Amino acid sequence: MPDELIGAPFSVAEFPTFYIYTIQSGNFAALNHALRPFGISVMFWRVLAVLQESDGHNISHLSAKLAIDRSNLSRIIDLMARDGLIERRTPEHDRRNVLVCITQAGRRKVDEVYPSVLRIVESTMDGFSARERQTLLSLLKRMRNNVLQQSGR
Amino acid sequence: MPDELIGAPFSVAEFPTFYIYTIQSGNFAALNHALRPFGISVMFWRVLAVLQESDGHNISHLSAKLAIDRSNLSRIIDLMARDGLIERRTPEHDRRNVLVCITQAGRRKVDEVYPSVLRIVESTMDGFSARERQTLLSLLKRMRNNVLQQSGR
DNA sequence: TTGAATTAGGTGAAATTACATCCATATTTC
DNA sequence: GAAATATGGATGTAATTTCACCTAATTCAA
Repeated sequence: MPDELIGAPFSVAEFPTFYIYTIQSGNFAALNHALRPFGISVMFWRVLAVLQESDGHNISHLSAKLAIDRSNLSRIIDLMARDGLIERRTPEHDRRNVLVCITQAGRRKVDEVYPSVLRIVESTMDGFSARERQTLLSLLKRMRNNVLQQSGR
Repeated sequence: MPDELIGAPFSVAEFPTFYIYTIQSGNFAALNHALRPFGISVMFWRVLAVLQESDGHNISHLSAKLAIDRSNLSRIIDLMARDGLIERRTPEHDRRNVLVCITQAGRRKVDEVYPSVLRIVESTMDGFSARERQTLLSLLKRMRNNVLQQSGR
């Protein structure tokens, strides 16, 4: 047995990253399904949630924060602006920039969907004690840092 | 503050599911990038890895195991068959069924890519003690079960 | 045994994503 | 201050994903 295989997971299904994939894929679908009646997608929700908390970010910053490709975010912002959830504003001092700002309708949408989103997100940790929850979050944070290393971002 | 918000994460970025999203998205990209020189995608790799371990599953079973839509898997299997990595076989006793079987070329491909895949997967847990690793896996397993509940699969 | 229901795989079409490239504006360098 | 470079956002396009639906084979039930 080659050295690199010693201690390796027995099968793909045991890879930590495969758990991550499965959880992400199922949860994303559940969230999208729950948000459909409200007329928004998971990505809409995430953009709104960020802006709700601190408004007026540019596309690049949002795209880094939300881990979406800039070009795709740009199109998502188009759709959200069309729906009146956000507005694009170009600051005078740098006319390349676009500040994305949440509208009143956008804030109302956040309030409207928050309970559903929270229920789904929290249900992923059903049966976890406060301590286990804390442990998981801190391990995930370290895992994420490792991943950002590997993709060099 | 409404009851459901008490103890809620402060911001989207603190949602456990957002960590999961970020990790998945970065790791998937890193894996795909690493596999590109070998001419296969992450999904190709996962199908091969499952078959390498236990050959001859049908599309539905594979699709459940790998959390891919049946229709997409069907198309992936097309491409993999075209590349000679797997073969479709129809068993006599149920001619609706298609057994997906790994070829010798497929097995060689697994051997070829395994070290690279393993390096990337393991690097997501850099700095973890054996115990932390174990803890994370067991918490992720519970999280996945919760997610499967929520999507009713 | 035959008509209805179920199961397996596949297709089509719209939406989403990745990735290369472009355009306009700003910044740097000489 | 003009030319080269960098930055922010948008666009084009091919690949992938989702989701509804189709066809064939099998099973079930009257």
